[in-house]
Amino acid sequence: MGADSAGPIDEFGIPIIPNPVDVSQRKRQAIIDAAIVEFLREGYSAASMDAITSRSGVSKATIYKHFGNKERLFLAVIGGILPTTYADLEPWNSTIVEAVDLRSALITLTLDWTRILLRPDIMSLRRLVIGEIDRFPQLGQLWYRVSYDMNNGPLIEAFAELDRRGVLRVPDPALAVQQLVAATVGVPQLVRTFRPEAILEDAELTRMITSGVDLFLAGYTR
Amino acid sequence: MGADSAGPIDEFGIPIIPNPVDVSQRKRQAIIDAAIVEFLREGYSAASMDAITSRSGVSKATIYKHFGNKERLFLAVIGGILPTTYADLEPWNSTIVEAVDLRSALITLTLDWTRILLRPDIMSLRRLVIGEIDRFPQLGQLWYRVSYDMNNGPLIEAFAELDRRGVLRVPDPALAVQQLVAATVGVPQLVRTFRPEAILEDAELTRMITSGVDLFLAGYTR
DNA sequence: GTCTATAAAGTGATAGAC
DNA sequence: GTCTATCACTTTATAGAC
Repeated sequence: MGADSAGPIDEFGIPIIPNPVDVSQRKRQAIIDAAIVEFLREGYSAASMDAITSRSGVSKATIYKHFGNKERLFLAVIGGILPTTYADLEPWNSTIVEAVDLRSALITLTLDWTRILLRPDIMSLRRLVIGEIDRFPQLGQLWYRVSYDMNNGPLIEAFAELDRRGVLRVPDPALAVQQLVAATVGVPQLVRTFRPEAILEDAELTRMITSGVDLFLAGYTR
Repeated sequence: MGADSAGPIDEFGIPIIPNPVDVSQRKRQAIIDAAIVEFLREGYSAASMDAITSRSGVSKATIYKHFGNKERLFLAVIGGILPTTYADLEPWNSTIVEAVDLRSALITLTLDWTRILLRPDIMSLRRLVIGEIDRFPQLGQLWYRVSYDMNNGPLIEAFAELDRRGVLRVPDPALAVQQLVAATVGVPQLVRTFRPEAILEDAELTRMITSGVDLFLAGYTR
């Protein structure tokens, strides 16, 4: 048997030698994908490098070459997934200031946030991060920064502008945003945090969010 | 050496034979105390029965005689500590209906709740429970029932009564209580959940809670 | 970079004596 | 009920060949 009898060949029978960088990157991604599944399912400690190994399809030594140890793998995986997750929430903020119907705009915004944040995969990720914060404080810092800089931040600016324009009376925009989020997203999120299987019909969710926005506007409308 | 040369003796030199039930109960408590420390520090999976054994001072076999296995020990320990923790929150609810100054009463109530729930040991317990909910759904159910029946429940009744008396206009008292808790306790609790070491001065905390109560009253005062 | 094989330590749980 | 000693297994991590 010739040396070219193994591995893929092209249409002329010439062996295709994969670009090592691509292969390495692909394996790295396979490791990350497998690690996410295992960490979310088992938690940090109970997730085994063996299970991640067999799920990813690469060898254990390769995982250690790429990530060093289990802690670093965990931080890389969770740290990488967080910004991606929260990026879905961002685009809506800018519409608040110019909205002709502020109430509708706030309801739409917070309802969209809620629908994303209540997704079972995001709730599981959130529970995982919270449960590991005493061991990995960096993740708490990161989550806080990501969620606040990417979401609360722009909204704070919007409320400050609405205050300047005389639409609302918001002496402390940062606190106001925290209260708005708490009174809307926070209500069903708290329920689902402790009861993942709790049934929340869409009409019920809409009622919760609408009521929260109305409460907010009752307090902050000039 | 006589048989009575070992063990404690009373003032007449007569050996004190400990009541086996007392000894057994005391060991059981020692196990629970040690398990709480280890579970809170390490999480469920990373906490080892060896560590609980050496911390408790009893043998491993005794732990297994008492609790069967690690899961049952965990559930017994956390399930036992939860109602105790929340019992501190209960007594204040009844004062709301009869309060001459409702605003002050609500501020006092929610500020007291907040001070208790932000305690580092309770925050750690909360993170532990949240992190294990996917594996131990019973704990989520229990936490929810304990916190809602013992705290929100009486407050719901109080708001329903205040609605009947014409003091407030509360069409959905259950939702109103969730919003009040979210807009007060929930705000600093969310910060501390992800940033355990975050500095929250007392003045800042009071301002947050006061603002949340004012927001609530702006929305629900008749 | 990637693999197989294995080391070294720790895991939950139990048998058997008292 | 309680102990000591131990089992059977899994864990993270690495050595050495390619």
